[in-house]
Amino acid sequence: MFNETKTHEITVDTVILTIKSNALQVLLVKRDREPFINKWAIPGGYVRMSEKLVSAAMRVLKEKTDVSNVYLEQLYTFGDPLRHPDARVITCVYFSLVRYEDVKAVLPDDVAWYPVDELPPLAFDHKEIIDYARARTRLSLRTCPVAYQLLKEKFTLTEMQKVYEIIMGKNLDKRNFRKKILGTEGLIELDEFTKASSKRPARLYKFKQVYTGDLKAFFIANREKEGVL
Amino acid sequence: MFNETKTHEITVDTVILTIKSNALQVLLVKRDREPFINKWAIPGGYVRMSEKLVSAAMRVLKEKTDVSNVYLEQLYTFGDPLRHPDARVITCVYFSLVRYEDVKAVLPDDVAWYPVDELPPLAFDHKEIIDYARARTRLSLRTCPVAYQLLKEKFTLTEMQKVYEIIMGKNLDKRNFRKKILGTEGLIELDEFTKASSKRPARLYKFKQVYTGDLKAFFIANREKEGVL
DNA sequence: GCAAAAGTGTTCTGTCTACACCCATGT
DNA sequence: ACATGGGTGTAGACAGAACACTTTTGC
Repeated sequence: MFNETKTHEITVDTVILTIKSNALQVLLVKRDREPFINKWAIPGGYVRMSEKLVSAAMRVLKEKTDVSNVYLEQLYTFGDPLRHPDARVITCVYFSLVRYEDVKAVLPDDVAWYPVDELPPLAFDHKEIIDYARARTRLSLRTCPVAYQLLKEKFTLTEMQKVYEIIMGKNLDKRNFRKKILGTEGLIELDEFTKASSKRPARLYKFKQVYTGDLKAFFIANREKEGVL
Repeated sequence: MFNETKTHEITVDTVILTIKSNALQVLLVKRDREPFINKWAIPGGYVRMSEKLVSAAMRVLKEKTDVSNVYLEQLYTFGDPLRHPDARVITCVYFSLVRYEDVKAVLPDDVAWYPVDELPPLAFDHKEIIDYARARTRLSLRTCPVAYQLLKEKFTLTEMQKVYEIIMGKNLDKRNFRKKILGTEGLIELDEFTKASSKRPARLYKFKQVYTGDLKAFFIANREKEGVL
């Protein structure tokens, strides 16, 4: 991988974010070859000839980390001629939010979660890419409850608020949060409660649709209907 | 161009939009070779080895249409294996809004503006790409007065409103529009007026900053400061 | 004086913000 | 009965939507 060539090479990379230990964390793999051997990097690899970009991203992610069934969204294409020291590698980056529980608990030694605020030294321009993904995530949250990608099927409003707070990096008012979220289309109030752990049980909720990209598309479409002015 | 090859090829394409004759129009070039010979296409071409993607887009645009000095923004990367009939061509698309007056009035025979609602048959997936650019333009207008890219240095509020109406595809209320726009940071009221043409002269305005991508970045940054909830 | 576009304000409604107390449970 | 997190409402500020008439000019 990444040898000198006389043509452009095209790769896909993936930024996989989750919430773990009350922090936004990103999935990294340790590189086993030059350049940047032993540095951490976001999972990525080459695109095959008859493969869609997003399929390549899925495949690469599965190969490297055994993570599958995630909804990947195109983030940006990074193509600076100097981003790779030895070759001209243009990378199309996809990103996703995943439930921590959906990823195999035991990861290979060369795969690990890192809090986005405590990243190890990264290969290439991967730091910049992760920052870009964070900004995009905050932006998405504004127009659509992408938190659904991070929550279990059934969740409490407090859990959901926590997700928002972690992504936005600030605390939110409980009453305002609940008012706003309950006013949102797509949330179903269940008649189930958490089994209390020495305190009042909390009501559980779930999202109307399955947790795929479709829900996001749905909210974006709804937003589209509103106009400017 | 576009022969069979055994590797991926990477191109850049550009969607250049303007307002002309009260319609949103897109700059197209007629293809002079297969595939899709004689069909219209958005300007595009190959990326050189040591060229940034955005520089390649600028260069290609200048070569094909003699349009230069535009602010290009990355739109999306299209990489479906079937989008090109003969080869695997992945294209990174940039887009821009330009003032019609800034483009040479006389274009070569194989370059022309077409209203986005009356497109001729297009090569490849270029119809889809243009539709995507339109959606993005509407979205941008919501958060930042991108109209500045389409207006002359000095303009009347009615002209500006017209631009909004054309992009949004619907009529706006004059009083509400003015209230909102005048409340926006960045607009300067001048002491100049249009020379009347048998009606009341209109006051001219201009934008505070130069008309580059910087203004857009400025507005996006401002938006960023506000939170969700 | 009339045609044509410029310009201007108010009311209503819904949404965002700030803010403090009672409730249900396990121990 | 108390500690813990769950749950609730209101008032003020602000932004968007609807809506009609007066002003300035050239002819």
